[in-house]
Amino acid sequence: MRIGELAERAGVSVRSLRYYEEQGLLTSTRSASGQRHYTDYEVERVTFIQRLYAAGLSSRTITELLPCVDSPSEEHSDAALERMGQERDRLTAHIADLAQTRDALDGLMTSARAYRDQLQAATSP
Amino acid sequence: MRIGELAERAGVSVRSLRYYEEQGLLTSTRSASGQRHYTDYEVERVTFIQRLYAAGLSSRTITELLPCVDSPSEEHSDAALERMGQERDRLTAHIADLAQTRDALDGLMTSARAYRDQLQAATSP
DNA sequence: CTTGCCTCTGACGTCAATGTCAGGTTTTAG
DNA sequence: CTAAAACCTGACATTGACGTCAGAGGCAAG
Repeated sequence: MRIGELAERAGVSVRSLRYYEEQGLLTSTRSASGQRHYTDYEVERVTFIQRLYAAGLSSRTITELLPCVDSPSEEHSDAALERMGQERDRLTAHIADLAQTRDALDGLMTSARAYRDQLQAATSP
Repeated sequence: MRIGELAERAGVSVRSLRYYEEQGLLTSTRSASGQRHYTDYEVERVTFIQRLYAAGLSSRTITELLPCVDSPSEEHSDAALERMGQERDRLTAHIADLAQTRDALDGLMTSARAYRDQLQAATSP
């Protein structure tokens, strides 16, 4: 498939796909005229890249980790493994932090709602 | 306290505090010479602002929600309540997404580690 | 008084992922 | 064949939360 179709199927912009290639996150075969061509496999790959981006990883970090994703059965450096561990731990901490923030929001909403309902009960008897 | 102390106690840069004020997230009393002064209360406030930033809220959104934080006992617009609900839901979804990503990383690490150990067992009998 | 540190305003720099535009080539549909 | 749509490269623009620097003033200690 060409770049437009991949973009639509993966739900990203064409521009982003070219950027990913520029960053070494994505490769493409080129037709004689120079157009990029992709296989179905790339759809998953792009969505996984997006997932890592959403998790706060940088292009550089993703570049370091993607080889492990491509061929999890080959030998990879312990450094890469350690890096994945670091990111996993960072994610865990971040998730806990977000959950705490969400709970804080919940608390605020609950008290605000209670106050509003109390007001309403007092003014419309 | 002055801005430097607040920055240190809240763990942010002086620059950030001035930026928060510029965005309407933080207020300060000014001495005759124009220096900003803060109370202990501002420490909590700044850390909470940081928390919201970390949760992906923008300055604009935080500006809309902070009045509810300041005085949860007063009446606030239903719009603000709805906004908080939206952000809460967005956070919930984001947390789930991150957890999924973390699990994916875990899976990759596990298989990579297993492969490595298998290799090692084969080469050092 | 002066030395050193803190603060002020204002403005420009940064970074990363993308948007956007220009000018040209390729592919597809009719 | 021709027009529309998709693609190419290359470059500049954008956004948000800051960093950083310049030039000037404030404030406690020796």
